[in-house]
Amino acid sequence: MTELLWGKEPARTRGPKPAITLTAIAEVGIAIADAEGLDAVSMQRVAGELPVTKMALYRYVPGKTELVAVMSDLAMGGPPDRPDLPWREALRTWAVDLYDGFTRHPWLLQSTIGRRLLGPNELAWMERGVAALTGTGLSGGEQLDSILVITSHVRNIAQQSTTFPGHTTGLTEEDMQLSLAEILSTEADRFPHLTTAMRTSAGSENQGLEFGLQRILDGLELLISGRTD
Amino acid sequence: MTELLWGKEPARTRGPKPAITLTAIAEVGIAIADAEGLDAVSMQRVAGELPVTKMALYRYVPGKTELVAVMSDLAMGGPPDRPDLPWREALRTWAVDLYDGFTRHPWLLQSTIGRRLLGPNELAWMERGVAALTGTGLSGGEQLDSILVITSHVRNIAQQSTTFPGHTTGLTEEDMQLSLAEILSTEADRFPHLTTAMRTSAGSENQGLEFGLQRILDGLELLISGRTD
DNA sequence: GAGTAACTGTGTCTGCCGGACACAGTAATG
DNA sequence: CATTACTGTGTCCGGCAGACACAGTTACTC
Repeated sequence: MTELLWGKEPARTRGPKPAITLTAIAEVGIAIADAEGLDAVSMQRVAGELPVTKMALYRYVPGKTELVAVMSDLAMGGPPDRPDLPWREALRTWAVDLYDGFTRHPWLLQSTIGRRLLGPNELAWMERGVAALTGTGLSGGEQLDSILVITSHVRNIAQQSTTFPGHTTGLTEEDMQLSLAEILSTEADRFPHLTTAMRTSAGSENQGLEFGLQRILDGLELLISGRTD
Repeated sequence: MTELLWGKEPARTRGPKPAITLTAIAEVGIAIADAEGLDAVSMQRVAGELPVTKMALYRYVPGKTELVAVMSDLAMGGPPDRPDLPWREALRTWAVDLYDGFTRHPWLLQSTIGRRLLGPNELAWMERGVAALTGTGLSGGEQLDSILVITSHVRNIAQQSTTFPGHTTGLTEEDMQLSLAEILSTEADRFPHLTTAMRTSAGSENQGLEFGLQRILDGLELLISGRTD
């Protein structure tokens, strides 16, 4: 598995040439996931778009889990190169880059949760994240925790702002808002603070990413400036 | 669907008495999910632990999606009562309570993502969250964004710290750490900052919740104190 | 060159899953 | 008593991941 993700080929010897490649498989999977959601990716479906049957895929990949892992690391790609910046700006652009990645492939939000083996690209993202924080006086653990907080935030915003192809219950953002509004109107007394908060926030939306990001960066700045004193 | 979650019964008239109840179904589902993970919850399995066949469940619930929604809101429960506290302490205990909820039913992390209809308990949690922030001078939108950031953080920490029954690839935390350590040892030059960060963070773990929480609260405090001036 | 070993792709089969649908039984209403 | 509305059941479908035996292909070894 680690070998799959890190691209160690087992050095072919005899036997027929493979008809396809792992990367080709992963790319097909990515295309399907992009277009129709992660749930549309089945071994059948992937094989159907390759000159090969379903079972042949198992020659390249131990199981679906591993396929999705390979797809994920490939789709994620590495973090884009950015000029050196002070830690705060560096971390902010890092977060925005990450957000862009998730909006490009929304299914990554599903496929990269929980305990899993990390691929080279995912590690490269982490590398750039902690790199931004070296020299701030934060300990290694604090650096890791910091980028973790930011990652959580970015993921969550991406989740709620991007519209998923397939998979979801077919609810539009409108449906949700509508149902929520209806509930809050009939049960306003049970949720007074929520009701007024919702009402006064009606128009302004979509700056959730920046809001949370600035709060977190502010918090980090406080810690860092206290640390370097 | 909204009716299901909000417990509006359709006022029975004729026909046989139902053999079971929606809540009973949900409770069975919760028990299974707690013990073996959300993926172990199938209509078959749930019906198997009730005096009823699989198809009978569809008399109580339109489909599996809705069953999981009902299970989720029920398992989540309402937020515990807490004494009134200044906003920062109130928000912190709110976050910790939320964290406890997620560790009690880890599968909630899976079942409560993305666009979905909100149940009474989920709204009650939000209510308590924004309630903590009223009177801080934050706008409604800011209040909502604030509790969203905290929720993301809590969820993410819960995700990585709790061990899931079933479902996941069967990786233990050790497996991950081990594989990571191995990779970083062979490819240390590709991830220099990450490597040193990992090395220096070796022993100390598990305060990820508090770390991020304090940073976020610090950030909010900065905003709030600037706002009330 | 012949034989063999290692490899690739295929077809078939099993056991799950969610759900559609027709049907029989049951309880309240007229 | 007949009708009507409801509940639970059995059967069936398509789709899924994957196990496994098998046939074809290629390179190495004698």
